[in-house]
Amino acid sequence: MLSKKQITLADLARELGISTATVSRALKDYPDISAETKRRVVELASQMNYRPNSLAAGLRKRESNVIGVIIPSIVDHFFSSVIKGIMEVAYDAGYRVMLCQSDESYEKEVTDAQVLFDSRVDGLLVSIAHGSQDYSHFDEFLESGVPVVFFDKVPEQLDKVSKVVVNDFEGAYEASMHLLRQGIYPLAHLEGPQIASTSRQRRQGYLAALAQAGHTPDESLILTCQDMTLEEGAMLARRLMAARPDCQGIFAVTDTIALGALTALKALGLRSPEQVAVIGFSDWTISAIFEPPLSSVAQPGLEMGRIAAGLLLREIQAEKQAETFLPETIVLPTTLQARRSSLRSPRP
Amino acid sequence: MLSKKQITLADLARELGISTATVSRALKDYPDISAETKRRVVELASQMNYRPNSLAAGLRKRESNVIGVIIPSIVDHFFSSVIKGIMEVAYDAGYRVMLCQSDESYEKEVTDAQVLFDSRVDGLLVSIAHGSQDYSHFDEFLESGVPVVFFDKVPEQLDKVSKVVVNDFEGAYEASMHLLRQGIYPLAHLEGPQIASTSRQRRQGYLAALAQAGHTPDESLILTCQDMTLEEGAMLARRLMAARPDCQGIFAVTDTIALGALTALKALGLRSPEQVAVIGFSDWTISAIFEPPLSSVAQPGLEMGRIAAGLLLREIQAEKQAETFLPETIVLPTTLQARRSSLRSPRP
DNA sequence: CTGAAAGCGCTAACAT
DNA sequence: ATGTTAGCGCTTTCAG
Repeated sequence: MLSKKQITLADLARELGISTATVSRALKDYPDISAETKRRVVELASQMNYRPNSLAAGLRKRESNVIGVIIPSIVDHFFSSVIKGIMEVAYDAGYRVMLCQSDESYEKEVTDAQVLFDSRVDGLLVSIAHGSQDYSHFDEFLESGVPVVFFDKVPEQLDKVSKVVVNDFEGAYEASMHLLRQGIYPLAHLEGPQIASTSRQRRQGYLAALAQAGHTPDESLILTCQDMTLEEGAMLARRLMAARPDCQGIFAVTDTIALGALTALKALGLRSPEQVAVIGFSDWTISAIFEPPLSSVAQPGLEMGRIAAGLLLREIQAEKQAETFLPETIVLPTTLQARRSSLRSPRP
Repeated sequence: MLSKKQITLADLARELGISTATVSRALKDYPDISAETKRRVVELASQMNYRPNSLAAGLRKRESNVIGVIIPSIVDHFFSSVIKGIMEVAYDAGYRVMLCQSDESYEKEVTDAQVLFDSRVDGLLVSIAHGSQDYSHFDEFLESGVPVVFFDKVPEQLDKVSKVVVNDFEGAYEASMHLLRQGIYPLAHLEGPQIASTSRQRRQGYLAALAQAGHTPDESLILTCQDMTLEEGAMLARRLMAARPDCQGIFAVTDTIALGALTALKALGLRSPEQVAVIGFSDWTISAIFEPPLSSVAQPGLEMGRIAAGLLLREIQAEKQAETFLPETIVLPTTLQARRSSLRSPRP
């Protein structure tokens, strides 16, 4: 092993003929330590290239300064934005981030939670997997006072934890209304797997808009996605138009599905928005330059990450000061980006 | 603090009236421990919900079972694929992943390296930031025997470390040749910041293809991107066509730039590929359904992540067994996805 | 097959 | 202002 032994506090202490405690304090900029010793310590430390061992500090202080993140998927514009937001806030506050990808699998989510618990993370940020119905794998965190904040895909039943979500219902309602108001009907919905809270809320929003417009829901206008790929979007659009050639509009659960659908419509010789208007959810950068530019419900991913991380850090602080912290649910607004794919007439 | 005290080995030991050493061994499935004790320990552990403290184990064993990853950007299809690949391999091998985002900033990269070193990661995976010229912030890893593997954007000067890259030169050469062979000339290049190894290689590939086709490079055909956004791609395409209305083709450093350029060309009333053929680099899923479908050089992100992580884990093992490990450079092939945006005639 | 003891590197009482 | 002591929870000799 080439590994040079790491420099420790003891090494510095020996070299300077003082105690490790003093060295530790000098390095931490403690109040009552002489300016002179502080100087000598800091100087030697940088000269010997001393680097503190966070594992040791963590063990001793019973805190790791690490937060865990469990996310269904990382190759996804929205989720990666959230992660970016989380990391910005966490690093600024001196916390590191340990990332796990559940891949939409309940089992993986359970072992991820375990692994992160074993790593003694100071807090946990989770967006749950499609398949997760049971949340007992987060119990040990809550029982041992490790704050957990859920974001985006959250367990709606749990009410003793904080959550950060976007207003999926409202966004879906607005999107559907936007189409219905233009007289676009029959209006279909390509929905996501209904186990996900987000997909469920979006479906509800769609149904509420229909009701508001005086239409009764029609199951032949609601098709369900499984893997949420472009291909699936295209496939469902083809199936939809075969079954319901009279369909005039589609509200898709994500931009991926919407873009896949648009492509299929184009291939079928159907023009959007003239024959079938389409709107998605998430607002990828790319959607705006598609042909036709895709309308979409924008959700603030970066902000969600920042807010969720901020909330978690506050809860960690509260826990440290033995303060109580009431779980809160923060609902972020979505914004409708109406572009050509959903606009039959010049903008109302 | 609500935090229930965590169960420790000592708790189990006391409960069973045996020593912590035995408990530790039983849990780790050591050879010489009686089946009976093993059973009792395992049973009590699961009953009391014992969870090992990896911090403590790490401190003692002088290994954290964590690998650090520093990446310029996470909201990026290619990079997030790489991360996914890394995580798959790491978690399967029992390693956790601590992620840092340098945001293309040298300073952030330096502090990230420091933070990860302090966390005593067992190995480091890095794709360097645009601005990084100096690599001494990785010295402490190498000096203390912590393996470092660079991927994608690598320090070309360093030769004592392993690297995993795609064949940027070859990919760019193929892409350019593909256009030149169709008689597409003048051929422009929207290049990336030349500090990045990838951007440099792509430029070289473009230049080599020009030379091969008997053309002399022309600086008015090479425009440089800074922030690599859609808008920048569009802006540069406009500037290019204003300066060189005779330009017949564009090889863009990434799909973002290519798509931005395509959009601008469309707005200028220029048809692709008929008037200006375009090809990108990275092959996003979305590129294939763009109008026109964008040709691109596909690079295997997921595989790069898997390979880089695998290599790093092997080096970590080697280091543990005090074996020597020769740094290697793995070059992954790219594949040209020729679609309509670059095909003037039916496929040659 | 099991236990005792030492110690990984750091910090926090408690002294002085 | 600094030192002494005592762990944090775990693994690993070394004994038996």
